[in-house]
Amino acid sequence: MSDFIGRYLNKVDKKGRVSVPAGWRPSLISKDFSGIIAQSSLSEKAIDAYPRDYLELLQGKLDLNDPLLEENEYESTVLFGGSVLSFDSEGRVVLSDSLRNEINLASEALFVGMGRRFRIWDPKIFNEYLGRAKSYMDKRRKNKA
Amino acid sequence: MSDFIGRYLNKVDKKGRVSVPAGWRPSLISKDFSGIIAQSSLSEKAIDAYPRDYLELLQGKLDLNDPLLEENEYESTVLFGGSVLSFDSEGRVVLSDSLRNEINLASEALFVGMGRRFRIWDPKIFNEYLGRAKSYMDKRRKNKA
DNA sequence: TGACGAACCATATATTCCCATGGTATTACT
DNA sequence: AGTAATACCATGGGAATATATGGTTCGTCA
Repeated sequence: MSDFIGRYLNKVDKKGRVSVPAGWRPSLISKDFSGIIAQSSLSEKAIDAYPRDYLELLQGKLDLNDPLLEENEYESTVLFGGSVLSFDSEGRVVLSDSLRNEINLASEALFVGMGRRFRIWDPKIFNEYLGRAKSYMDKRRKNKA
Repeated sequence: MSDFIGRYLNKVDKKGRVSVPAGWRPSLISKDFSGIIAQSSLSEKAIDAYPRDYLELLQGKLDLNDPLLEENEYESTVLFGGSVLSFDSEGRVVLSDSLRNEINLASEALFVGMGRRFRIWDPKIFNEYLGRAKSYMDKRRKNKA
């Protein structure tokens, strides 16, 4: 169920390679592909990442719809038009220049679990996000009580 | 299941040749044909492309409809009247002048996966489309949650 | 015979594999 | 408990391989 839990900080080498947290790898291996599907997040300066299997699930839903409908086009483009990052033999992936630029990634990549998916951040940017998230949660707590 | 995932930017040479992403080629090879079926998209300034096998699937759907309906006539013409682009020995296809003109393709061709099919864009035009797609997805995300 | 397209060949670039290293955590042993 | 041995993981660099790309030649058809 919740495959991706925790937070891991790994280095990006000059080739753009990063180790994917070893504990997560088993969830990222499917029959014909080992690696992650990634794209820059819609809402944050981060990379959204998920297993290939997650896409198969979506494909099943999309197949029920008319392939010519415009909404389905948008969906398929955004979901399937990301980047395919396959593992090397050590369990690393390469983050292309463009991906790194989009999220301002410097020398370190922070992997943050989100249950079924995870995100990759530059540590600094994540801290800012975390600040916002905390104050949001705090407000929410006070309003409820 | 989902054969076409990812995004690949390749060059178009003066003869109009482009490499089809190597990882996609196996899905484009069927018993009696190796290559892609292509046509300019109905809705966007892009080339719609799919494997020969995908046509069989559509044929199935159309067969359920009344062949004499005007609507179905249109669909058949559009879907089956596309161009047939076969691979050369290096896995490239030739995009004819007319195809390229229809979608304003300059020197680079962007292949964008959509699951069962894919599209070929001029990078610049795709970015505009992606903007629209993302804002659509964002709206959708907010409504559902 | 000239234009066009298809096959062929050559090379540069990018990607992936393979091996080596250091560190850290875990386990075993006394 | 303290120390040694071991396994796992992250990281780096170079070599091998695959892929993309550009050019040339050959054949075919108008």
